[in-house]
Amino acid sequence: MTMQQTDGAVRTAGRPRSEKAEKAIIEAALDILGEGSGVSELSIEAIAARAGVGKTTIYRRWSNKEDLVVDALASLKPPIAPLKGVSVRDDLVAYLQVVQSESVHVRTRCIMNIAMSQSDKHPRVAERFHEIAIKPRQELLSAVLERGMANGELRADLDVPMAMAILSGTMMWRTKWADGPLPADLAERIVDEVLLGFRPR
Amino acid sequence: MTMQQTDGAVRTAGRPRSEKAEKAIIEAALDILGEGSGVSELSIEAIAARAGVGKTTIYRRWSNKEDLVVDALASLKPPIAPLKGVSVRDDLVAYLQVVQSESVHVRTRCIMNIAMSQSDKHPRVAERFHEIAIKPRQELLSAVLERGMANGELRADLDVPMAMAILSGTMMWRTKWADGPLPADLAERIVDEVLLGFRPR
Amino acid sequence: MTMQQTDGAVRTAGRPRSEKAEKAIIEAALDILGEGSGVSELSIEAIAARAGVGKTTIYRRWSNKEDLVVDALASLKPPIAPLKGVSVRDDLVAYLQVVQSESVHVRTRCIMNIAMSQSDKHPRVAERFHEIAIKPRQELLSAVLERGMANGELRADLDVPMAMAILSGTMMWRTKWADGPLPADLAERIVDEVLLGFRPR
Amino acid sequence: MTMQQTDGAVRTAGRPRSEKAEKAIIEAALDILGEGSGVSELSIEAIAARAGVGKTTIYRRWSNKEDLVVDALASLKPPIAPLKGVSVRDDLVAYLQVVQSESVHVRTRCIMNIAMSQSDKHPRVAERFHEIAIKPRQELLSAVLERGMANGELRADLDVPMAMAILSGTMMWRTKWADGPLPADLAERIVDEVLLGFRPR
DNA sequence: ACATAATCGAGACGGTACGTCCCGTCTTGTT
DNA sequence: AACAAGACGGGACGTACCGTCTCGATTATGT
Repeated sequence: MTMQQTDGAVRTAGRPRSEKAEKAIIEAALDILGEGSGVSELSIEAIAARAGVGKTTIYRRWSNKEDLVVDALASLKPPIAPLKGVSVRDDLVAYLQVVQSESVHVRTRCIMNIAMSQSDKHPRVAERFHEIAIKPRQELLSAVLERGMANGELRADLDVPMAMAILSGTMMWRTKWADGPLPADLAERIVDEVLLGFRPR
Repeated sequence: MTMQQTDGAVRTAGRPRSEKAEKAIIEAALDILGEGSGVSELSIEAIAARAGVGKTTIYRRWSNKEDLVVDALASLKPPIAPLKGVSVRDDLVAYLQVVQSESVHVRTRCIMNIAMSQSDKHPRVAERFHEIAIKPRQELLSAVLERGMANGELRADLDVPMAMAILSGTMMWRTKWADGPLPADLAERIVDEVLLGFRPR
Repeated sequence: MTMQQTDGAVRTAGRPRSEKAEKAIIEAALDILGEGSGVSELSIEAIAARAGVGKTTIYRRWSNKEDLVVDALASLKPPIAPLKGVSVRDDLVAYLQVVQSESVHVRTRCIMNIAMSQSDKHPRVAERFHEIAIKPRQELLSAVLERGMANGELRADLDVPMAMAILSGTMMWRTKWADGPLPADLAERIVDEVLLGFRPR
Repeated sequence: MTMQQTDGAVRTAGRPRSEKAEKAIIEAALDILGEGSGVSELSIEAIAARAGVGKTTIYRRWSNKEDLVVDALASLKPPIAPLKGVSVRDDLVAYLQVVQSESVHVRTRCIMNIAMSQSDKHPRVAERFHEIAIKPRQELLSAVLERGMANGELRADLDVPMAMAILSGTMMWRTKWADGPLPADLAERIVDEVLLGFRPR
């Protein structure tokens, strides 16, 4: 946890911190990030203004932007992909479709950008992002792949981390560096192409 | 072209602009970017100081940071991967090894970060980056794949853009989101895994 | 008043402006003016540096140099000539001696220069200067002259404004355009010469 | 002389300097000074632009602003007061009237301001000004006073420098620090008042 | 009920960088 | 060689935010 006050402790005297202000701050930060700013563009002054809050109220809680961004990201309920279907192929298609559709939403894209670009400069932010946005998805994906290996839909000797990188990386590459408009059935085509190498021979 | 003065033709009156200053500016900008700054951290004042140049001399040429960064990126001779070997598999491995090794160099990483993260806010920068850093490599890769399709090493019906996305995306994903240390033979393993699906059946 | 914030009344929200900073700014401005600069040479940046203050702190109070100079001049307590002696002649001599001795001090000379030279370009500065530096002295002088007219030391029909101009103008002219070194008893000589025309016949 | 090229010398090779340019520069400088600028506000760039001349052409002739201003002032034909009348009183009145009427012209006022205010910072300018603008007038005035002393209109023991300071200083003071509108017969009134002390008893 | 005390919004503080303007110097090609 | 044009390194301008620091006002707890 990055907050500075221990939560579960003795109720100290004085006016308690306003939860409302806190939420407004987080929300304002996400709003601004969602408008395309990087961590550096994200200005405390702008957050304070948008949240209708004094700058002190922010600095009292987070000593730097990183910590605030970390908490803001954490508050983003990872709207994990829904439950799975029947065949591995269909699950993979569904998964990639979710990933693709998310990449349309501004907020998601910006979070993604932050995670990718600020990993050197703000490693804690990147780490936190990985934890909340990458890991759960990877676990989901990994479960699907292992189910396939178990039931014979996929090769038993499949290199799972590699397979996940192939699927996720391909989708990211296509959506990032697309030359033209993306095909409507992009997810299906990726899965079908990739599965050619994943299926038992 | 982003420079403000037309290059060809008329030899305008007055002292001509100094090429030396121009190079110093570009070099200083790349230096600073290479130290880990994003486009936003990149300060004109710092560039001017490092280049030993007045701010005017910068603003005379580029009216904003974006344009300067675009030209700076363009000046980075993409040290395109060297010539190819004999088999498609070895060429792909060699190509991915170059990509992987580049990702270690700070300057390249930063350029990469800029390209990826600033694509929303600074679309022209991203576009220029694509042109100088992505496209030539993709053409190289595409040539290798088509050679393979022609000589029977690869399936004749291979979806080339998809295949390129698989190779490049996988490498990027692995180097970006590596859980642990990267295997020494990463490039080989990616190629071998992927080729299983690319070879004729 | 030239300050931008209303002084009286309402105790606005937020941290109040620092009187210390204000004094430091005024003092720094006077220092620099005293070193021989005109209003134009007076740089806000230099004032800020010397006062140990941010430029904002200056601009928050005065929107331009003129206003600042006006307030700086106003802060110069005109160390009005001390009380008067017995005879009109001695009072006039004492008065002119003070004027002459002041003209040696750098600060006074510079203030004087500003007042005289900038009257066209910076009329408000000149006006303010007149109010704080000229008027009180003129009132003092006028009182002495009227005392003399009342008690018979001076002609009863003396043109007082004219008499004041004669005394002050002569002193200024002599100190400004002196051909050689000023006589030690300059004030006495002026008074004695001038009084020849001022005394009753 | 402040010009950098010896005038009476050998005709050196190359294109001769343009007299037209020179006149245009002087004229432009006087124009700008006449608009109310001090020596410091007077910018070479502005002069060059107004004169339709390259900055080099100015710097080739004068190495600094002072020198240029000196020559510009020198070019002002001191339109010395016209010949004298019959009585000393009438001559003095006529003289002061000229002085007063000149003080209305912008150019004269500005020259005056420069001379008065820049004497500390630009002593050569002040000296030159004294030579061309003060001295000839003072000599005129001094001649009138001495004529009066010779023919009995004035006291034989009159302190001439003091008398001149009284006349000139009074006029300057009145025109500079006038409280209200100047009386139409200002010159006459000054002379009449002052002469009360100058005449033989 | 009332002092104590941590919080709140507001906004001033010393700074840094911005992009503009002009300085006085220095190159150009032309006259 | 002198000319106009204009680029050069530099310095100050006034603005916008930075992150820190007071302010008076508010809101809870612990007598």
